[in-house]
Amino acid sequence: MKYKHARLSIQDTMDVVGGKWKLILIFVLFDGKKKFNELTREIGISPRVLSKELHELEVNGLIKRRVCDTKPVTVEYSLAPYSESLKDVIVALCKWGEAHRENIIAGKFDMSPKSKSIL
Amino acid sequence: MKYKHARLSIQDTMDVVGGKWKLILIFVLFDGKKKFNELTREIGISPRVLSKELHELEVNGLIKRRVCDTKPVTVEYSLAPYSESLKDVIVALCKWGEAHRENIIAGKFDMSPKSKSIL
DNA sequence: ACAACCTGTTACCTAAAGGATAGTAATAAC
DNA sequence: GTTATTACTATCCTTTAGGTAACAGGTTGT
Repeated sequence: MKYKHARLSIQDTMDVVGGKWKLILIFVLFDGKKKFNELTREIGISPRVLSKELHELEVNGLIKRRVCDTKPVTVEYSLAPYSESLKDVIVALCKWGEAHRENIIAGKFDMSPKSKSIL
Repeated sequence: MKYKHARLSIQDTMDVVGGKWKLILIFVLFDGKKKFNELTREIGISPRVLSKELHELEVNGLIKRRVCDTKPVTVEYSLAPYSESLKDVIVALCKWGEAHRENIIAGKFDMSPKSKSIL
């Protein structure tokens, strides 16, 4: 079992950025800092889940949380420098999803997979 | 919302290869074809789940299933050519997980994330 | 006083993912 | 006839992810 180490690396990555929202959040934050409510509205995530995801991303050093003393208080979430390291991952996933979608449209499958990005 | 399309691509990819096992299976199959029981033993997955994951991967054109007429019957699972397209994704995830692990070991985090690949 | 707005939290619930265990069907070996 | 091997299915169960809804705490505006 010589490649066990690589397998664990994949699993580690999935532990940190897996799930429905984490990569999406990071991707959206590449566009610039956002407030809590902007995020809920922009990606359609419930506040409960958003709060949890943001906290986990913060623990893993991927985003920064800054409380602004506006009235009422707002909180800015932005990418920590460490998120730069995820660019390759995000680009790879993004490219593949796009290519996959085109393959589906072109009818290159015997069976019938589904794609969210086909309207 | 100019980048919505890219977001959907990411979600599509996660739909196809997300979850606990799919990428691991593909990664392991890069090593060559394997039989059902070899896979259960090698990665420690229950037969029920393995069967489901393999079928889903097959539907998405990522692996091939070949029944050999040995006695007793054996079934060979191997990568379909389409899996080649996932190499970038796997490499990116693998690299990041490894780098992340090193960052944790080096103590570059305020809080304390965990890593499977640290013994 | 009252509503409106922001960032959350809390409690509750459902659905899906995944795991444990046993069993089936075919064949062959002992 | 019993046991073993292979590739599964079937059944049951636990855990986790994620969603809904309500509300708290603070502040500003009416």
